Amino acid sequence: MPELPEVETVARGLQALIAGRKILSVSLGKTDFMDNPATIEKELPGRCILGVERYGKFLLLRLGTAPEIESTQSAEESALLVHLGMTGMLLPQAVAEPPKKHTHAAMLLDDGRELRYVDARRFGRMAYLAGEVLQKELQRFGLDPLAMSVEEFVSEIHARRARIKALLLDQSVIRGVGNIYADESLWKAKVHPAQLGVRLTTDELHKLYRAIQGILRKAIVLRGSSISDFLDADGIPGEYQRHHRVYGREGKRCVRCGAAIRRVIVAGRSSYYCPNCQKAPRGFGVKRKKSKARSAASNTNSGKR
DNA sequence: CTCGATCCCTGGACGC
DNA sequence: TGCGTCCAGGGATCGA
Repeated sequence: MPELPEVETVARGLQALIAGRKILSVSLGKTDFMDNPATIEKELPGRCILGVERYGKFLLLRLGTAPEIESTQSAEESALLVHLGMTGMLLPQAVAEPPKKHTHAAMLLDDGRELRYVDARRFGRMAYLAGEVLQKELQRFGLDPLAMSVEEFVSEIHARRARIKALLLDQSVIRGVGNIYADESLWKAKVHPAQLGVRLTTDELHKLYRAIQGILRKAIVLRGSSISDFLDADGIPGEYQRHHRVYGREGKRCVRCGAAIRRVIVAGRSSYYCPNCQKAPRGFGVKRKKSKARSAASNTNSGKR
């Protein structure tokens, strides 16, 4: 599941592998995850890939008209935005190599390779954007977690009344953090996912800030987490999943205190946390609006909840 | 503003 | 071996 470290890994790989290449032609498969497939088919051929950047969880393929330097100011800025969703992969492959199943876009490059977008679930997104439309789209997103200052982070979180987990996942607040790194960061900072952002102390937020940056940086060094089928641009899985402390570890021991890791739904997402290290806010765990009739029935197996 | 619910989609895990 | 069912989850959207 590509989040910031995975997308950063892919961006770096692609930068090394395809920057400077020219797109000769494009062929598309299923297009229901693309904003504007006809525009993609029309605009990409003949364009040069100036560079590949990460923007939040997006890959940004900067496009130019000339193979060398952007010269005329008349050429407006343009880019292909690619979101990998859950299962997306962007792989430069030899044309002779048989395409993987679920290959939905193939861009023929001027060195004889094809840049292929593969995405089984099509939870990703692809869009060709230019000029003001591109700027507007990028402005929708919040702070870059690796570039933000601690003051920016604190004021952003303190301004919101939502739960901290929801805020970390909200791309308009912070761009790039997803479910895995949110949970890992909250555990490291000893903050409960259901805690309200506005209720967190400055000290807690400083800890959380450091946790987010430390974990993301380490995950980037380890080329991200490969949970299901994430592969980077070189087709290599990441290593960070071996360092997960809470994510996917329901029922296992907290490596810090030995308590059993729990899973609850916060902000509509599975949230893994240590009930001992991460103290729940007042009122958490109070049943919302169910009658007591089902407490016996739901108490079936041991670790599950 | 914030919430939960719903939908999108397919593969993998699991039960029988 | 092969069903059926559930679940994963980022993000858009809608109603409360």
